[in-house]
Amino acid sequence: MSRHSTIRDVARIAGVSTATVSRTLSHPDVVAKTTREAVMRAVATTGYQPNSMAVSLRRLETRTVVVLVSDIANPYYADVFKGAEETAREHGYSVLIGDLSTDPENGASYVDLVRARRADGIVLMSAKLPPNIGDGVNVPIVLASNGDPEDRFPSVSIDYVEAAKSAVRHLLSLGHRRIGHLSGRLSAASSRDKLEGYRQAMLDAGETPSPNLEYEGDYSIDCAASGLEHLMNVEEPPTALFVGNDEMAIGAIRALATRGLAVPEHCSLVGFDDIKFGASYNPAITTVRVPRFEIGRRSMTVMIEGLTEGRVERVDVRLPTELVVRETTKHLV
Amino acid sequence: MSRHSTIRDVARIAGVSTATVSRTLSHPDVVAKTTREAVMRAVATTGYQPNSMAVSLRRLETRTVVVLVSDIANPYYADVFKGAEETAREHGYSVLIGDLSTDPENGASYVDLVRARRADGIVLMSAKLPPNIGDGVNVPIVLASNGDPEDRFPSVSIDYVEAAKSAVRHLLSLGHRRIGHLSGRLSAASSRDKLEGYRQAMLDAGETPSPNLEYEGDYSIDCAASGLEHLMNVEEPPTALFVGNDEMAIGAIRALATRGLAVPEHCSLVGFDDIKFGASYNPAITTVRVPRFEIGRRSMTVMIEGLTEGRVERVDVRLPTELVVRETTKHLV
DNA sequence: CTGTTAGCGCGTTCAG
DNA sequence: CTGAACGCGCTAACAG
Repeated sequence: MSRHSTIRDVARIAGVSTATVSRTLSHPDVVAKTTREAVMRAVATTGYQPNSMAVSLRRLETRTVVVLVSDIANPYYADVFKGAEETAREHGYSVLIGDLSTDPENGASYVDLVRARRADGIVLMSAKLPPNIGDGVNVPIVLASNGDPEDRFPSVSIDYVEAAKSAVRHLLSLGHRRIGHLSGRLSAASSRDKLEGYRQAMLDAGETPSPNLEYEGDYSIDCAASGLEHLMNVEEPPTALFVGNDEMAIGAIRALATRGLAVPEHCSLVGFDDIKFGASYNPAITTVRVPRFEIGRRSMTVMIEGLTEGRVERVDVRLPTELVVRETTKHLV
Repeated sequence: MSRHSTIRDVARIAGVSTATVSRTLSHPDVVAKTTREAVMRAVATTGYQPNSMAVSLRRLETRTVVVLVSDIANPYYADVFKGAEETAREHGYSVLIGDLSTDPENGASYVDLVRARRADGIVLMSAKLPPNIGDGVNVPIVLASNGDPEDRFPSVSIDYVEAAKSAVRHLLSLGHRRIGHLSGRLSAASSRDKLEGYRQAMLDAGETPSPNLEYEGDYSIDCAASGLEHLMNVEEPPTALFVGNDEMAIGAIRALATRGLAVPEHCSLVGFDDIKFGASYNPAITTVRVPRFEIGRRSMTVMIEGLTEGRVERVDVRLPTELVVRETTKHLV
C-alpha cells in the first residue's frame, strides 16, 4: 500500500481511457451504465482518490479559503470561526487558518497563500485590517464581524451603534443617569461605533457626555482595573457601566469587587457579545447578544458564492442583535 | 493585473530558460551572479509568485497539515491549536483546520484531504479518536493532548494520572478526607487516567473510593448541576471536590451556590487545565496548569520533523504540569 | 458515448 | 553554468 494509484491505474483496470474515468467521477450521467460500473469497480479495488493538487492545477481553483482571525483563543472569534468553517465544509471547501495574534508578519504570509494560488480568497475576522491587505493583486476578501471603514470590501456584521444604544437605554430605563463607558481600542471601527452609540443614547436622554465617564481599554480582562481607576476615582462616580465586551466586563466586576463594590448592588453593568463564560459568571452578565456563528456562516457564504460567480460582490450584511438581561443590572435605588 | 505571470514570463523577460528561473529561486548559489540578478529583476517587475499547486504536484508534498480539533471554541484546545499553528508557520507550513464539533462525519472528510494529497498529515486534538482514523492508507498522525490507548500513534501530552494525584493530594494536605470527583466522559482515556489518579491518591491516604463520591460528567458547564445532585445528596457529603476541568468547576461553583454552599467556605474545589476564565472567575479557581501552547507546539514539531525525515516516529512526549493554588481551596475547619 | 490530444505550471534530469 | 525535454496527475476540447 505504499504507492498511490492514479487515474491511469484505474483506467487500465477498467479497460477504458483516463478521460472516461475522469468523466465517470465528475459527470456520471454522461457515461454508459456498463462502463460506469466497470470504472466504479476499478476505483473501489484500487482505492483511487484523485490527486487534488493536479485537479486544482488543472481547474485553476483550490476550493480552499484562508480565514484570518485576530485571535482564535478569543471566544468571540472562535464562534465566528466555527460558523465559517462549517459552512465551508458544507460547500466542499477547506479552510486554511491564520492566527494573527501569533504572527509577527500580521498575516502577510497568508495573503501570499492566495497569491500563490494555494487558496481562492480570504475571510478576515479582525477588528483592525492588517496594513496593505488589499494592495496589489486583487484577492477576494470578505470581512466578518466588522465593516470596512474605507468601503472596499464586502462585510457581514452588526449595527454597532444601534446595539450600543440598546444597551445604554436599558441602563437608562433602570433610572441610571451617570453611566460610564469602558471601550475597546478606538483604532477599531467597531469600538468607535459603540462609543458613538453610547454618546447618542446619553444625549437622547439629556445627559452630556463627559471624558470622566469614558475610558479606552483593549477588550482584555486585565485592562479593566486601570479603567475603573479612571472611572470611579471621581467626585460623582457612575452608578452604571456600559462595557465594550464581556471579557472586560468580567475584569470590571473583579476590579469593582476589590474596591468593595458589588455588582449590581453598588453598580450596574452591561457587557457585549454574550460569550459563554459571561452567562456562567458570578453574577451572570447582562449583555448584548451578537449572532457570532451566523456572522461566520454568512461571511463564508458571501465568499463562496462570489468565488463561484467569478467575483465577490460588494455587500454589507447587518445581522440583528438582542439585549439579554441577567444579573448585573438593577434599578437605581 | 488580471492574469498571473508564470515562470515562463519571467524567463522570457530575463532572457533565460525556465529552468534557470527555477534554479535561481530554489538554489541561488548554483547560478552565476549576473544571470541571478537578471532573474531577480524580472521576478520583481512581474511580481511573479510560483504557483504552489504546480510545486506541490511536482514535489509530491504540500507543506500543509490538517489539524483536527474536537472543538475550537473550547479554550483548552484553542491554546493547543495556537501553539501548533505558530509552529507550522515558522516552518513554512500551512494548517488546514477541521472542527469536529460541527462535523457530522466526525472528521472523515479531513482524512480524505490527506489521501487526496491536499495535506501531508494530521495532528489530532481530541480526547476521543474518530473511528477508523488510522485505517487503510497510512496517513501520518500525531496526537496532541492525549495518548493513544492502542499505542499506534505518536503523542504529545501530560501524565494525567500524576497530575490528578497532585490535585487530590493538595486537598488531602488541607485536611480534607471526603473528596468527591467530577470527571469527564470516561470514554476518553484522559478522563479515565484522572479518575485513576484520584483513586490512587485517595487509597494512598487510606481512604476507600466510593461510587457515591464519583460522577461522570462531560466537561461542560451545564453537566455540573446534575453532578452535584448526585455527589451532595448523600448522608455525609464531601467537603472538597476534584473536578476534571475548569469549565465544570465553574458549573460546580454555580451549582453549589444555588444550594447555598459557598466555595471555599463550605466546600473546597480544584479544577484542571488553568484556562483564562478560571483565573478570573469569582472566586478564582485553584487548578492544575497544563502547558497547552507547548503541547501544540511540540506535536507540530513531531509532525513536521517526521514528514521531512520520511516517516513520523512513534514517540510519547510527556510535558510537566503545575498545581496553581488560588481561591477555591482552604483548610478543613 | 468514448478515446486522443493538449496542456495547467513547475522542477529535474541529462547534455552541452 | 545553462537549456531542452520530460512528466507530476488530471480535465476539457475535439473528434469519432
